[in-house]
Amino acid sequence: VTTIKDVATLAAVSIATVSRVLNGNSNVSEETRARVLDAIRKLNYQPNALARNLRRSETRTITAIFPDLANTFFSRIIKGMEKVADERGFNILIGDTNNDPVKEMKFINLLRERRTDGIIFTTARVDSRHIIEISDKAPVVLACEYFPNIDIPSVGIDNVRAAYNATNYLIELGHKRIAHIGGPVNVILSHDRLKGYCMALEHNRIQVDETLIRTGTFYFDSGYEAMLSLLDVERRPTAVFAASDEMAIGAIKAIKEKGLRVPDDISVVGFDDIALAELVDLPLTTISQPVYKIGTTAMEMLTDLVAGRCLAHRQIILEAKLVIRRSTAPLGI
Amino acid sequence: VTTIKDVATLAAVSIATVSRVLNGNSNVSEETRARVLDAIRKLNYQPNALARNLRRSETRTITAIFPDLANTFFSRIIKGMEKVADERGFNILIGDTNNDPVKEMKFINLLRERRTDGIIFTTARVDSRHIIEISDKAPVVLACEYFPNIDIPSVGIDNVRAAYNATNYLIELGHKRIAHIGGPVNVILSHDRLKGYCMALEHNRIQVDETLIRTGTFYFDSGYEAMLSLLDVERRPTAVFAASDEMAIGAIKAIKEKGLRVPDDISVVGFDDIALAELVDLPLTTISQPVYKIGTTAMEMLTDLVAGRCLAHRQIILEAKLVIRRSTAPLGI
DNA sequence: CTGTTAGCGCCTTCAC
DNA sequence: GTGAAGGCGCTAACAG
Repeated sequence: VTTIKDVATLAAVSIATVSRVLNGNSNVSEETRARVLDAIRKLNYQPNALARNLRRSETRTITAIFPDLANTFFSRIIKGMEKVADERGFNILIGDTNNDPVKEMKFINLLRERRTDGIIFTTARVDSRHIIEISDKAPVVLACEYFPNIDIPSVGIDNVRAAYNATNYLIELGHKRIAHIGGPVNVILSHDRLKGYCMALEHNRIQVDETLIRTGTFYFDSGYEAMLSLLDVERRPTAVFAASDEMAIGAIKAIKEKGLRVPDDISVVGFDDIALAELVDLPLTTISQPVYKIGTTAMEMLTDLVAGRCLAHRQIILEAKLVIRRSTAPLGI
Repeated sequence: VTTIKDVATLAAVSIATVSRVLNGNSNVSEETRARVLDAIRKLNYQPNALARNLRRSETRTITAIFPDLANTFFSRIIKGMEKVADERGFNILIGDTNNDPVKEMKFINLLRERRTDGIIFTTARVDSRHIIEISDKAPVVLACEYFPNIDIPSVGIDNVRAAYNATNYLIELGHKRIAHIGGPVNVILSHDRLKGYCMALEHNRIQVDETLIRTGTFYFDSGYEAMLSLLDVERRPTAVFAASDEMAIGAIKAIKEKGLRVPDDISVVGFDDIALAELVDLPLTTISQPVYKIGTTAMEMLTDLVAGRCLAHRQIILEAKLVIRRSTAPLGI
């Protein structure tokens, strides 16, 4: 393999000069620069990133950690990250924790090994102490997640407000018995969405009914199961707000199986606006998250941090919007 | 930051000895080993991967290149890769080319920069010369794709056979006018699936009818469009075999919109068995690819290659199977 | 404008 | 069993 030395020899200059033209640095005469460039081309030389990284003590690599890549919601965020990473000369290391906090720890260690310049967590389920701790010492950004009252840079939406809007929309349609299928209890987003749901109810003088609240996993099956149990309630709900699209779709399946119709008998609202939400037989009314933008923003923040720049805004809230499709209808039409 | 030197000092040994215990190497007396281990713990020392990589001239990083991560088919392969990579001490660098051959080239360059130890392509659309060329000089594995008559290690299914089985199943159901919505022409898989389709027809003495063949992109919309045009054919088909589940689902939507029923009027078979295939209102009959296994196998092959081992089998064909759900029915029931 | 030099942190012969 | 020393390929002072 050819090294900087070979180039230097062929161009009859010192390796320092070669390094200079390589890095577009300082002053090199046009003439020598041309000679070096020529040698580089002739030798088909490519700098060794291993050596450069050691010397500069950087990796130009960002790690993005996801709870589950099979979830299309997350895979769409990657696109945004990729774009910015590409523009700024970074590569993306992917970590899929399979919802396992222990695996999360493994990825944090990449930082200590200096295998990565920074981490974006789209999952903050790990014992938060570890993330908080590491965020003092290394560039860390939270995407879609955050820790209340703790100043770790983050980007996401206002989940309370989005859930409020979704629930409020159902109320506007005339619904009063509105159920909620929430996410896992150890996830902050779940709390926020539940909170928004309750707030909307209360603001409209509707009593929050605990028997209409279920907890799921964000996955399809859990929405299906939760809905089944919700249909067994004495006075069944006329509307359901699910904390994820997958759960909403599972709920619809359960409703149909029981011989009821959506939205005629029961309205359903999801959350996330995954691609599937639109493709499904009954297009889903849902909260659309600006996933691509979350991805680009998170990567921008993190690479800024890596470059030692200060963040203008450490907590960025992006707009989510309610997308009305066909799974919701006015009460009793 | 603490380095090997600090450990050596604290343990009162040379850095060479520390390095030896770090690598479980050769002979170190039990006593000194204990002392070194103790120092490592006390200092919370973690070897610097940057330095180690340069010295060993390896990155312990594998790059996996996908045409589109938003496609759940691919995101499920990653899971398998992750597992093996984790077991064998590798990390995964992700590349999403967005179906852009130019971006593929960019990732190939990671090899020359020594930023990665090897590449798994799940997309071989790039001007194949480049992949063939690089495969001589560096560890490369093709997953789901391959180049006919060229000896690049690969793992996938027998697409001709799978398509044959899918089509043959429709024939067994009594269908004779069977349409095919194929993938992009520049993808080898598309040819194979078309070939299997034609073979099944011919073996059953059914004339291949060019007016029943369409080309899509593997994506939902293209299946929808193709089906629309297929429904305009004079004697419309009674069954459709689509080269991807997304296209099959798009086709079903088109069929329903035209007031026809699936499977009563038209049977539909997909390909891939993505998660959605089962969740959709009308669960899809499809060819199930062993995605997880493809992921683990590809990563096993590649890491073997990186370790300098020879591959027992350079072309691995895994079994795909026809999964019969509810989008297909006997003709004229 | 260009060259010399000193490492980055680690692994690995080669002596002892 | 252990230490000394060289060097992986590159960058960044520091001279000139």
